[in-house]
Amino acid sequence: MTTKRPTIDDVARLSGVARVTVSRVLNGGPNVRDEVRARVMQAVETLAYKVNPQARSLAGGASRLLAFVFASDPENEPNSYYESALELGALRACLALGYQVLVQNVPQQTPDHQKRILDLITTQRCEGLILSPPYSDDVALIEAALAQGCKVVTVSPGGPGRGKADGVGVDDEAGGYDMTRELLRLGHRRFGFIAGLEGHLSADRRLQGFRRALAEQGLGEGDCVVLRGDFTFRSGTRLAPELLDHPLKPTALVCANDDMAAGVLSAAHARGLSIPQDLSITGFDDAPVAGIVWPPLTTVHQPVKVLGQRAVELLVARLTGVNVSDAAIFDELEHAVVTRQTTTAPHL
Amino acid sequence: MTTKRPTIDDVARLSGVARVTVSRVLNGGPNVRDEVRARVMQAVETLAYKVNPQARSLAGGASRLLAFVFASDPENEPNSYYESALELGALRACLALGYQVLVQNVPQQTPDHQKRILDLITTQRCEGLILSPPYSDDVALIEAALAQGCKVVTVSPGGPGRGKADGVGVDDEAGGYDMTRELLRLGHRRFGFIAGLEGHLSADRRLQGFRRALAEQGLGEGDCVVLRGDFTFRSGTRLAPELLDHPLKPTALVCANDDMAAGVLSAAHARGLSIPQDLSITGFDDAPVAGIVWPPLTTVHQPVKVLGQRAVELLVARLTGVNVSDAAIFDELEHAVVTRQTTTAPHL
DNA sequence: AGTGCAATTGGAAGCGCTTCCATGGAGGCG
DNA sequence: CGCCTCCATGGAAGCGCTTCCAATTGCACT
Repeated sequence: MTTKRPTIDDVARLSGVARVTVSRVLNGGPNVRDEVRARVMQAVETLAYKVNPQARSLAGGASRLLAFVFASDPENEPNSYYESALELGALRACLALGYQVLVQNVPQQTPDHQKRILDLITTQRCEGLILSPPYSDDVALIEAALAQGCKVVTVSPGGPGRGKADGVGVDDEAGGYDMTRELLRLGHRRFGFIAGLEGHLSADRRLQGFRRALAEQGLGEGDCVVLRGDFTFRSGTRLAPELLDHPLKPTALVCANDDMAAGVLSAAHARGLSIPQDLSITGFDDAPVAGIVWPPLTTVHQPVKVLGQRAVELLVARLTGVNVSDAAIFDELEHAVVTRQTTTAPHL
Repeated sequence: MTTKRPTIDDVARLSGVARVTVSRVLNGGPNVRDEVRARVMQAVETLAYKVNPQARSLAGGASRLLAFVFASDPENEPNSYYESALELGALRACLALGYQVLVQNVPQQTPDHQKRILDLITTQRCEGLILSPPYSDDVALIEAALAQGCKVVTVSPGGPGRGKADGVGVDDEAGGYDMTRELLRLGHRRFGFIAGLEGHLSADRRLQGFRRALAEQGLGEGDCVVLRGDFTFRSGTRLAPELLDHPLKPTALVCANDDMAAGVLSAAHARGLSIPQDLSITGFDDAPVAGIVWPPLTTVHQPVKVLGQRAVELLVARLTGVNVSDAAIFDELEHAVVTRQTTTAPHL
């Protein structure tokens, strides 16, 4: 049996003040005597009173609801670490800040994906929107949301997305560069690169970093073969043969994320190659899979959970007016090359 | 600039009816003429009106909010397929049914975890609670939630949880049995088993099935060595040596989930074993990792996403009074042994 | 003593929706 | 033809909270 829950009026009655005063205390408002504040808190305590968030939203005109949109097709990759970790980070920050987040998966193939996302905002009354790649570079979407009065934060915007809205991410270009530098240092001169999906601009920046590192050594298009995957393990296994059989005979395969690198690794095993003796392989993200495959994968670490957390923090800062600067701010977090056991000097 | 959103009164005015009538149309209420219904829907359309869920909750006394509680420590395993997939399934069902779900991670180590979960319900006004293992067997928690008037559905309850509340799951005992039968058929007679965490009763049922299959062949405690892990990849690698160096010399290692099996596989590689020639390994769940490791893992498939989805459906059925039977119902879904490449006949 | 202002409190009016109850007309039946 | 019931609709009263504005008090300053 649910016994009726105490309301703000119960608290007001018990503490002998008016309802507004309780409201003020609850919301940390100014101009309340300490003695009164304590009395109210006491009443809240004894009644085990909790504000009704629905009523608060209705009256206050603020839903305290955020939406986090992902693009992956959940049918294929329910386990993508990248997205789970972003979500987890966001969830935590929300808990701490008293917000709620609606997680939505809108595959980019969906014909009306932009409408779907905007509808989500209106239907659920979301005040803020967090966009993960590739939506983080969908300028039209960002502007449409902004036009509705919904604040926006992008995660790993690749270029166009920046400046339109606040964002978080790592320096993907530098990550690709650093990883490639390491391979060059080991002596590799012929490379394969598995890029991510078209339109994922931040992932493409990893490729740009890769090319920059090559160029610094006087290497160019003729010294590498670049293919495009879709970030899944399966696309790694699918693309591996083409890379391995290429006349260039690459000695190192650089992948735009860990899942594809794991796929390449698996394909390499399948054709009897010894890793890393016969082939060096690198990933990006430092997802758990990097430690699970054999041998453990050399990769570029990025703090994905923190990315999700910071995204929420930036959004809430905008919503609460803590951050009122006109300029979009971009919060760039640290990345780091993590050397494990899929990289070594090429044998001659 | 956010232009003021249309309210139910705007719709009422435009369609020339009273507010209540619009409400009735929106909620599929009876006793509305088709002509009026059409007129209202037309107005809804032209105004692009969406109900305000906060107001609806406040007035209707129903929040349409569910809570999905997980126990894993997110610090370690942000990627656990099992939980991500449950969540995804739940999210989808909610979208379809017009509910919202709050996903919460409450590590079991948390001293006051029961209070935390119950607080979540009261604070957020959740009407329904979905409990994943091991909370699905926490009878005290289930009863406390029920006592608050919150409906409960358990995912993979192991025993005590059943009957207290509705539940979904597969027949874990049969899954363990089937997998073991397959190994026995291949000729294995000496086994290792890596069980899951204490208190995860549904995972323990896999062990019981394993034992039953052994017993059927006249094998017993002397023919197997059983260790307990914590479902993580790392615990698989940690426990593997003890199993492999055991005087019994097991030829097959059965694991209570895929991550631990992947860990065992990795440890086996590390000591130079050929899989499956030198050792057969099996998992449970059929998570993506089962297809990612090399060689791909033989395991027991369970439809995790569907589990999450069914859980929400059961919960909503209770909440909306579709299901009013006193008896708790348990929805048992199909499992299946998936033979990949980590199992073969033992060599002599 | 008079004026002004800040601090503290409360009254009242909704936020947008649903629920309860009343109303009026259409049909059923003896 | 009167009485009862059923259907379709509307009026009014809140759900529990916040926001706006008014009221009261105390106190510094002239």
